[in-house]
Amino acid sequence: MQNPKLSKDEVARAALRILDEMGLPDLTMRRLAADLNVRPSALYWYFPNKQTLLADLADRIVTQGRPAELVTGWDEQLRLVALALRDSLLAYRDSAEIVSSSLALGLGENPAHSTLRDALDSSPFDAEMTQRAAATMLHFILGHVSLEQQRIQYDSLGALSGEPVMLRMESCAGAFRFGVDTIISGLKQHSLAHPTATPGE
Amino acid sequence: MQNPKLSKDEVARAALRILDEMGLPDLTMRRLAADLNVRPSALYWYFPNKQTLLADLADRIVTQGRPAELVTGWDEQLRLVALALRDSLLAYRDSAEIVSSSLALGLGENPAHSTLRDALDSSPFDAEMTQRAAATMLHFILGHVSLEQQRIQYDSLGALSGEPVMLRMESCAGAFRFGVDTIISGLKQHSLAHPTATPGE
DNA sequence: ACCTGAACACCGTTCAAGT
DNA sequence: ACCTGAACACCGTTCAAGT
Repeated sequence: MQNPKLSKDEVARAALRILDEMGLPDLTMRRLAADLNVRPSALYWYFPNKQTLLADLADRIVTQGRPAELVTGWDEQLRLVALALRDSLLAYRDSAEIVSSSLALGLGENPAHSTLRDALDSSPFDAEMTQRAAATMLHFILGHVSLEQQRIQYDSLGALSGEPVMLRMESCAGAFRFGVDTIISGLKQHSLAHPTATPGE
Repeated sequence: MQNPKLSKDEVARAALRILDEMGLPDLTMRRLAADLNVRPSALYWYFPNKQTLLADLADRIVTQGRPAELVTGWDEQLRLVALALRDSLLAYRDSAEIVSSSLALGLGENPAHSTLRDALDSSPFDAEMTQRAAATMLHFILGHVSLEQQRIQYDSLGALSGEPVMLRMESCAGAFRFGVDTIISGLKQHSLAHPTATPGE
């Protein structure tokens, strides 16, 4: 009565709700079905398997959230996109793990990578270096947030961490900026060493 | 008769064998027990749970393998350690995922992080920056190898990838060196910007 | 087209009981 | 001390059958 018809979108949104409230270990097909007042097998009409569902969630997570402010200068743009990406990821529990595992399927054409590559549009790098620069940044971001989220859930499990939670949050943000700035700084050096930008005729 | 007594070490080695031959999804407690000619519940005498077993494997994976050559200069040393760490990880299937998920438990005192930090011993960075530099490099390494391994198993699943496998392997190694060099280059800039090395009284 | 019912082939973990 | 037997509370996925 209250669910005359389901939809792919509804299924995905319900999954995101579970993810937000309980985390990835509790996001099972059976639990998702129960939340939608439906039998587990019904979900397989909308998604061929759980992996595909998770890939869909990964897309929504990185797409959702306000896009990074537009500025001039590839270095500052890359920095903003990286920070925005972290914010998007931190909006959902275990998102970094989900995005990571979905990366292998969409070989290179995933939204997270694209956003980073686009930020390098005005850079002096050629296509391959842009690709590698985006990959380097993406790997750092996912690695960092992945660990950050594992620690968050470890803390929330009642285990008393060494330092207070608010302090830790700031030190995480600081460590993240450090990594982003280090990579950008390294990329700048590269651009000075190999000036590919049409050297006058 | 052939297994009068089991040992923690034997269990771990058998687990590594499964990991090497079948990958993480096939490394179940039940399968591991079967390989050791023992009932699943017997494993819980040696490891309190699967998570602990995986943490033990993570330690062995990064510890195993020849240590990086010793050279002078923190930059070159860091580079060698990073490359050696990737080699160690590539020796076992899905190792990056295992090491990543074990990172949160041993909060900061894991061998992978330590090796990277030690490489920065002769650097001009203070303790906190050394910590962050090591973390930045570690996140990149795990992110990169994690994705690399996902693609390897995706390829081996029969799916024909765009480019030939040998070419891909080289491009992976190239992308990895690019990331490592970029981060080291960025760290060097930092050391120039903040010269903390006792500025002559 | 969309969903149920029922099954298949698994999991990790616990714990009394054996030796 | 070390292991078995048997259970508990789950998984993802398939597929004939209903409507």
